[in-house]
Amino acid sequence: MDAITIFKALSDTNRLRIMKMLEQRELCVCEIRSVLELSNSTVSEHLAVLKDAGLILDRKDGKWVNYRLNDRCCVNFIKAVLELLEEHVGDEPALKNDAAKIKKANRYKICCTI
Amino acid sequence: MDAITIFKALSDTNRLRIMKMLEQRELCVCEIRSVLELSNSTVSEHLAVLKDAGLILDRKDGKWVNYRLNDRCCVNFIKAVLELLEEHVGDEPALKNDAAKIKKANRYKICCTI
DNA sequence: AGTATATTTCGGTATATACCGAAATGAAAG
DNA sequence: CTTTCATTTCGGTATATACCGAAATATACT
Repeated sequence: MDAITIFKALSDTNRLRIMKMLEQRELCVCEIRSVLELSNSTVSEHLAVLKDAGLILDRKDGKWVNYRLNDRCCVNFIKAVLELLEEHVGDEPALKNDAAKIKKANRYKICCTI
Repeated sequence: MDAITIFKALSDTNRLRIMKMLEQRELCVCEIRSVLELSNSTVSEHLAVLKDAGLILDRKDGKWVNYRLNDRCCVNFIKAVLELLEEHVGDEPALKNDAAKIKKANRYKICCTI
């Protein structure tokens, strides 16, 4: 059941944080790592789960891989999900902090520091 | 994060099947067990997960406990979820079969046969 | 009170997955 | 061609959870 894959993908705090960050703009693995404070491999694995579920897309750009929300797939559903999260942003400081951090994130400073 | 609880609750095949069945009507544990072919304790645990997430409600009726969808909570979100599932009913024979079985289910015949 | 039935809770097991560091891969630059 | 750096894949571990049967709980009936 495809829906299962989607819900499983969304049923992890770090992956939801990634979805919210990607709402702002396209991001590379390192930028996300710098916010979540997880290892690169773990972030990469989370991104693979979201991608398998069809929730995000990737695009190569030199040595970087940029990830972005997949706006075409299940549009209404994804919107509903993001709205639901929006309702909880107030309750969940992590989501607010992530948004602030990612605004300032500069991949040229962040990367090379694994 | 509350949304996590909701997604976790929905990220299991049997719990999604329960949600679709409850779309038809209120059901007791035994009726659901008869369709899913799991033990009563497992079904009860699944229902507890859905209830904790605020997705369903329960109501005592004599020795039975009737479960139903919680229409009030996160209305748009739940609608989006059920629509998403509806799109997959065609692909997923289990959901069709469940719907047929639950239409015929009679708790007076089903129960007492644990 | 005692029996029957529906449900929940508990203890135990087996599988899934989140995480890490190390190794492998792929692209760009020297 | 070699080095550098971002990312992915792999092996291993620790925690979460889906499942069951048995015991406990709750309600109805005799």
